[in-house]
Amino acid sequence: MKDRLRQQIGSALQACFDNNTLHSGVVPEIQIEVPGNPEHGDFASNLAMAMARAERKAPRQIAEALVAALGSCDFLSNVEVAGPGFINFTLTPACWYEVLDEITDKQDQYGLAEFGRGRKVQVEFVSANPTGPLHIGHGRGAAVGDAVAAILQAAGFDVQREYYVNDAGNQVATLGRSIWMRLRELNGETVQFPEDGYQGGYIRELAAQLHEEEPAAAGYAEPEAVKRCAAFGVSKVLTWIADDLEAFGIKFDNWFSEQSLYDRQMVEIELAKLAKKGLSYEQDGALWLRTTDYGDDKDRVLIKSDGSPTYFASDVAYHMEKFDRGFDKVIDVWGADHHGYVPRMKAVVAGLGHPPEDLEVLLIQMVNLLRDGQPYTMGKRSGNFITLREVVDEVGRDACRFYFLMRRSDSQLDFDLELAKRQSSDNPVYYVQYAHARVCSINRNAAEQSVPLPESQRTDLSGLVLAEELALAKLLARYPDAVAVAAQNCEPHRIVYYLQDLAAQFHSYYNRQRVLVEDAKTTQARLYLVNGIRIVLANALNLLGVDAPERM
RNA sequence: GCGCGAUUAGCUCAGCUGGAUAGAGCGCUGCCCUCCGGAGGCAGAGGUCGCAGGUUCGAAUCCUGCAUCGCGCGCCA
Repeated sequence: MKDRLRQQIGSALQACFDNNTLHSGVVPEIQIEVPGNPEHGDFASNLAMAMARAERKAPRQIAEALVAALGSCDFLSNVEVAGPGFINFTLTPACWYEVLDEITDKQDQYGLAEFGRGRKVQVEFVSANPTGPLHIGHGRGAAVGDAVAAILQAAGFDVQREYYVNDAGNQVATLGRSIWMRLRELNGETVQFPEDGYQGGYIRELAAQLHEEEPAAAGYAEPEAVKRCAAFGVSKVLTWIADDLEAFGIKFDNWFSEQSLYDRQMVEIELAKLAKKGLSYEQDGALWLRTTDYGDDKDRVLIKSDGSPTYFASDVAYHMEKFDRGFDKVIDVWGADHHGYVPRMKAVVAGLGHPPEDLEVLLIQMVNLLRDGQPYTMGKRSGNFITLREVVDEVGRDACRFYFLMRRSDSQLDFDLELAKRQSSDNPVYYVQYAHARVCSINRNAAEQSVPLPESQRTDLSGLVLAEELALAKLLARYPDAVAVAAQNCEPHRIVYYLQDLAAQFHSYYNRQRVLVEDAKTTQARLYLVNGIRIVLANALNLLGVDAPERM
């Protein structure tokens, strides 16, 4: 619709140049926006104001000339110059009826875009260390990562979801030591629990399981015992994590092991490439990466003077390999407390010769859990944090995912558990899902009354004359834009806002007008409209990983 | 100290990348159930967009400075 209008304006502009009403010959980008105020029409363009300088003419004068050149046009019902020089366009109702046909024809394909076609993107998210259960913060990262992936898919990208498993390095050894200590306690020993050990109650669970499955384990000598405990712990914890994520509706295409990088000598190989490019150097017995060449405030150590690699080294190798795997764009979802690491990773990407935008890092801010407005912090399992599982079990998957996506991911989020469970309009999830269920309910009623559901292209929509009906159709027409903007910015919350807007307008309409009325033509047209709403609600909810229930 | 991010209604937050009279939800006030699901709806009050400059036809949005808050600044992971 917008494109049609843009073309029309473009040719009007050309006509003005041709007949010399305008002289500059400068063709600016034609911007078309949807005005906030409906009195300003369906679309507005600031073209005349943007051209004022080059033309050395008053914007309104330019606008008048453009409007004159536009002539009459079958899909425009009104064109006027307004305000400082805006051109406002009002489309005929038939244009909006077409949108309903499009939705009905495309069904779950409505809203998909093409601009990502042919591009491979990887979204890496959660990637929590396999040393304990997922907590609520990981949950937000999971919901955001999965939604971003879904939105990018909807925009045409070829998307892979990946989990990076930090199964090498110190924290795994710490897990092993922690389990071993608890294991020895089970055998009646009194032990000094390490200061940096993991305190959570789940360590005792792991020890007890190991004790049962492998009673001999407690008798192993120190290095083997810790190694055995660590391996056992990692594999069990990864199972928990996978189960929790599955219960949350998230499936990864790939689980990528950090250890596998070392096993395949990839860290050495990739670091050698950097050295060859002159991006690293030795100093004080350590190997450094020149990240300052690309905007970092300090060079970073890759290999410590004792010969062991830093965590950064494997991260560098990992990201180098991501690009080797052919991704055009790589997205990392991190906790916001890691924001200081963004410049150095971007530096790596830049050093490899990619534009820094090829790596996008989404920072996820903290979640403040509340219960009836009061801070809620007690975790049953871990002692000091709330697990994702606890929250999903309490409020349900849908509410949990929806809440995690309600705010921009880089701003903090208040999550009230009681509100999330409430079955009323205070609760945005229910409010939106209920709108969908309501349309389904109308359909059921229609079926009971033997009213047929309207068919695509064959429905006479001239019964849709109310301003609120056209407004709803216009909102439906804007859904593909909402998806595109959400994809361009990796911002799932835009979909949430869209949904709330659509649900609100639908509820308002429903409350004022009956769909199933005496007049068959009106009934058919209204059924067509509300089913368009149903389809878009379902499509949008699907992007967020939230169900669109037929009954509640 | 340096860097990053924030600052919009009483509270929690949007604001389509510079447009017209700055929006939503919650809370507050007052209404609406002979109605396809009231698990809903309508109306109202509420603002110096942190402060001060600048850029231009036009700024919550871009630039500079300041204030307040948060976070990050290991040969840790």
